[in-house]
Amino acid sequence: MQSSRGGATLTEQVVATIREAILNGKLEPGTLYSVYRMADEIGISRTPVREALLRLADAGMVRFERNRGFRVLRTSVRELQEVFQLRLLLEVPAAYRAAHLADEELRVKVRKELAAMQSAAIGHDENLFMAHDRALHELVLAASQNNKLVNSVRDLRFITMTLGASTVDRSRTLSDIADEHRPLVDAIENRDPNAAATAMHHHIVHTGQLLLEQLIKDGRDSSGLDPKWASSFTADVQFPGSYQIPQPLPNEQVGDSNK
Amino acid sequence: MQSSRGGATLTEQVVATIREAILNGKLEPGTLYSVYRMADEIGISRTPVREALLRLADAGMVRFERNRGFRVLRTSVRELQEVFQLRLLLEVPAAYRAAHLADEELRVKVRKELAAMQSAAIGHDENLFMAHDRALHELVLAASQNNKLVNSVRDLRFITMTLGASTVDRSRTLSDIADEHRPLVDAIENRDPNAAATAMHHHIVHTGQLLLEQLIKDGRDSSGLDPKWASSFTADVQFPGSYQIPQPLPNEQVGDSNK
DNA sequence: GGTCGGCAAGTAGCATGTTACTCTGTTAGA
DNA sequence: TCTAACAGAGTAACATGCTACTTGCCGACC
Repeated sequence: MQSSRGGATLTEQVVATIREAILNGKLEPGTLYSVYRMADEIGISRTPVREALLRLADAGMVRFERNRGFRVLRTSVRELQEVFQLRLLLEVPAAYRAAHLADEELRVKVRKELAAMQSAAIGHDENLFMAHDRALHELVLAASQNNKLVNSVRDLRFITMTLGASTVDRSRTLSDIADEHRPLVDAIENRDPNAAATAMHHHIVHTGQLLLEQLIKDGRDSSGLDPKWASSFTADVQFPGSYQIPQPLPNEQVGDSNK
Repeated sequence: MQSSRGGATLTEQVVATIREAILNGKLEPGTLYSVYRMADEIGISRTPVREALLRLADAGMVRFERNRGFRVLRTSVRELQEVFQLRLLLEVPAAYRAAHLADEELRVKVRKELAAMQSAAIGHDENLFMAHDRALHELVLAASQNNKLVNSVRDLRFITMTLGASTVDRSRTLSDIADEHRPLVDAIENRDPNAAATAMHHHIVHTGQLLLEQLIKDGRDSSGLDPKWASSFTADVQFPGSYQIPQPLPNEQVGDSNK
């Protein structure tokens, strides 16, 4: 079963294939796989498979074990916390800048993606929903005019999605998640950078908090988890002339997960 | 001339070898090289060389051209601007957190690195100086307790260093640069997060501004350069409850480079 | 029963072979 | 002189061969 993307190199196609396999659980974390067998299954030689896996290893998705095979890495609570901390540091300013620079084209596109998300939510098409969710976030990132930022966050969001697949989040319906993006889209429509940054902040903190709680409930080791992960990189107390974050709203539940 | 690191795989050694070759200018941007010849020169087979280059290609350091060879990429003004924007987004909060969490061990180490930088500056040993500069920044990043952040910034700093080698910066002596780190070290000593964040911010903005100006003076295409790159991801006007940056000091020259 | 040894299978890492392509220079044809 | 076909060298991408290592199994010995 060979992915039929014609344009790029075989290696790149394999990267995409393996990413998908990880996302939908066909490759499970912890199990030992081998380049030999994987190349056989795909029906190509070992080289492009190995090169694809090396790239994923570089991104922290898999690990090679000499003379034994490779494993898909199980994302730890600690790692996920780091991912969301980084996403806060990168995506919130990106949202700010996107709203600041927003032209009519961006506003139209963003509106369309949100609408597509909502209709996918109604149709309960999770894959389609995820695709539009991803597209919306990429639009905002791209609008920040910083390509390196876009690429960095892409990897981080992939890790998030990997866990979203395994830990089914039953606390939110797809419609809930779509609604959660509305303040962000509204802020971009209104070209209100502060509102966009705040909306993105709330969105990431909320998503991260739910995922972390879910992971811990599933019995994942939570040592090294900082209940204040979302604010630990910025001031708890506001101070003039330096980095600040939106203070958590009173009703925003944070860190009451590990009783 | 083979690097004699025994522990890791050949590929990893080659990555380090090529990185150094790029840093010290043995591999120059723009020139077309080939995996064949490079493998011959190092005295090993093509595979580990190719794998090493693929990793560097992933990090944006080189680019393969099918059936033609590979080039070391010339960092554009635009890219460098993006790098410094990202470094601001990541390293400033990291400095904040490092100062917040600083224990006696960190304070001692940081002090020692600064002293080593200064003595290397007096001895005009540029390589040694760079090594300690790098070590100091890594200490601060590591103290932020976020490994993914450390790794992200490592790549960004490497790009910066690549340009430091080609565009000789005569506006600052090594001692000047060392002195520029003193406020940061002091802030960590005093466990003053705000001061640490501010010091790191000034340091990165200053370094970035000088490098960008140097590049433009050297005739590099400056289209797409935003004179306000350092603040464009955050509010120009302070607002409560959202992201803010230290406002530029009155004497901080910003954006007067392209007349 | 329990321990040791060695044998076979399986692997990553590295080396080498193959293919289809790009580019350069040269020569045949106008 | 100019153009175009063509041959040859050189290459990345992909396929395959080789080696040293790890592991599990099985049978011999205590």
